[in-house]
Amino acid sequence: MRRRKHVTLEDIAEKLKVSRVTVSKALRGHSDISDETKKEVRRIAKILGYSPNYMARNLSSRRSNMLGVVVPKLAHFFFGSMLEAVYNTAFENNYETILTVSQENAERERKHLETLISMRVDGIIISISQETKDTGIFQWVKKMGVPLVFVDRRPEPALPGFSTVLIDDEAGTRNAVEHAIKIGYREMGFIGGGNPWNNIGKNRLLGFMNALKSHGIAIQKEWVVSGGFGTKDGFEGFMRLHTNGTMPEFVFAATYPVALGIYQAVKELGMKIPDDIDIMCFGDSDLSHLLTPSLSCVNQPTLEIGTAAVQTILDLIRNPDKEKEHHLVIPTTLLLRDTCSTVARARREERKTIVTPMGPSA
Amino acid sequence: MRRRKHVTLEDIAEKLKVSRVTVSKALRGHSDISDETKKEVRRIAKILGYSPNYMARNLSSRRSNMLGVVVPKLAHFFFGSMLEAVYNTAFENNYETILTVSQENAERERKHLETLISMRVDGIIISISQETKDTGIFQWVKKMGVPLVFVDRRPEPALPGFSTVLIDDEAGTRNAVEHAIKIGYREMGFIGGGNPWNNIGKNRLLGFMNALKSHGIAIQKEWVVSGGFGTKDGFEGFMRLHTNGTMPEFVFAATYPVALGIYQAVKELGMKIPDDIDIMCFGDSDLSHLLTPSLSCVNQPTLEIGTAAVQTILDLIRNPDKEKEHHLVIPTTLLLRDTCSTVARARREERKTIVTPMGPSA
DNA sequence: TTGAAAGCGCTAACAA
DNA sequence: TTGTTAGCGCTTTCAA
Repeated sequence: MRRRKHVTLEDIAEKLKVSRVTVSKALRGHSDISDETKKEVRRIAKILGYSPNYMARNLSSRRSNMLGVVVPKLAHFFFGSMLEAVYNTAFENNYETILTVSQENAERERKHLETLISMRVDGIIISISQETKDTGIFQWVKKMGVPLVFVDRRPEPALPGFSTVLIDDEAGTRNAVEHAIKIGYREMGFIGGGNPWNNIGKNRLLGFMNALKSHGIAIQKEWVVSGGFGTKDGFEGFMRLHTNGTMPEFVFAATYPVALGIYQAVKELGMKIPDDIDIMCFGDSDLSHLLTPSLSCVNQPTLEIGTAAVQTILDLIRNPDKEKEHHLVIPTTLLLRDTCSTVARARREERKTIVTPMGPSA
Repeated sequence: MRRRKHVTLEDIAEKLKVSRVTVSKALRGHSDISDETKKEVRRIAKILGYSPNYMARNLSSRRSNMLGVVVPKLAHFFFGSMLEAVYNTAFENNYETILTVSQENAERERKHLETLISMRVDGIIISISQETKDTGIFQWVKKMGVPLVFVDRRPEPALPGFSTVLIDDEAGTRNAVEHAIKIGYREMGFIGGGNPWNNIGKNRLLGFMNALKSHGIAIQKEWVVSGGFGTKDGFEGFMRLHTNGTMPEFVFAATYPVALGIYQAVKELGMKIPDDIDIMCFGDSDLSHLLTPSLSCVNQPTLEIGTAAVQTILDLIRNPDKEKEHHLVIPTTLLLRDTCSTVARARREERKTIVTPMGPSA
């Protein structure tokens, strides 16, 4: 057995009594070479079981046809779904995707970026971790001459010189909360997010506050629980809210996992959605509609985001001269299901008149 | 700005008036070099912003420290979760993970394998697509001298010469179905899977049939609906079952997505789980317990599988001489929740005596 | 402890 | 249309 001894261009060239260069060009379909030679070269390559060595090709051509991607989490609907679009779009454009996962850890994120640069990826798409504050690493990437696009999450405030593909977090949240106000809720809470050093943490909270402000509703500080973006954060956030004493009628969850955590907490506390607490969140999932009650949310078009991110980075790679920034803001839509519906609200009102002054969860 | 002009070993060497080799060794912590020189080299490297070129390193050293991974789907809990373990374990062992996604498409899977070989990954971990039948590509990978491990899904029958990390599909399914029998169900259906060219399709159905056989229950062919492993397959499978006429009391779903599709179909048909139809499935998810009713299932330890897969491939990479096959079979556990509980069964029985002969869905 | 020579497999620029 | 020359940036002998 021929172990770690791969067929090379040389082997094919020898067999055909031509030069390596001819073989190289023929294999890549270069117009220099006659169709006849191409055919012959391909035939022999196939027979010999030739597999081009991308490491050598990339080293020599000084480009890799690889896209580096950094995401905070993998086992989340939003990222899984977005990544599927990234992979597909990259594949269609003959790019390989190198995916790395920071696990919401800034240090790990930094290491991954260094690795991607060492792999000489042609461009980087990143959604930063929830704890990333230091932006020096991104400046370093820029200095290395590798274009980088922030998708969904970027540092706050915005880094000049970097392109972004973002979601309209403020408007999406505002619309959702205004809907809740419209159907009659006045005691409003917010869980997850709220960290000022990244856009989604800041802007989703901002949207929440703007909605309240424009309707003359006071913001109750004890009903705004800042924190991470995970299921655990949602669970703990709701528990904290509950321990605090008074509860709002409605909470907005900064992310879908946060909402899941809240569902869990509510279940554990023996409470009921939407009777005891109503809820909406930012981000959909393939099974929000199977939850009971089915979860209304701000829908982020995951496929569109992933596709746009790849298109943006490809444009940056192909036109390296223009120092132009691309800024795409993708609008969201409100997805209304069982939670936060007029029915839910009505039932709640009705119930309010029946229960004792001890409150529903007593 | 220094564009596409990276700092090289040469640059560091020049500055320090030593040779490239010394720098190379120093940077890698080779014992040849004095601590003093090492320190100096590292200092200058940092100042200059040196980033090692992995393409060059890999080409020269003839190993890449990269693991290739092929999975059928990304936005599924099982794969997302397993991959998180793969990434983590690889990372801890200083390996980079190159992930590709076949989208359950055999042709795409083949292309990805060719790409991974061209990238000269040191080893490959693969979970084959639901339509993969031709195993020639795996033999080719073997011939190229790259070790390959099948994880979760492999071709059926087993390919000699390849290592596997599998789940005990037959026993897992059998135990689950036997539980359903124990609590009183006799009219049993099966949806999804059943394709004889891959292990999970074959063995989950086998487990189902074995459970029925050992309890003297006849298999109703019209209640066994073969098909793919996706949500859509579950939905359509259940619809087909429903159109056929008579319905079983219980169905086993070959995968978690299939079960989701069934939940959806049941909802759309205005039926109730577990009153009209009870259900269990193979595979858990982070929100099975939040469904209503919460879904009982055969739990696959995703983290363990991902970790074991990486450990297996690393062993194969590090000990290339032994032609030994590794075969790991990971046991499952039964996760009992609301569906398929004695309570559910009792309620159903009770209901049966009330409803008219037209049946519950009439 | 250091370095010189050779080469990994390929491509780009330029000649022929 | 084909081939020659000269690297890409690094590591691996093996000699000093």
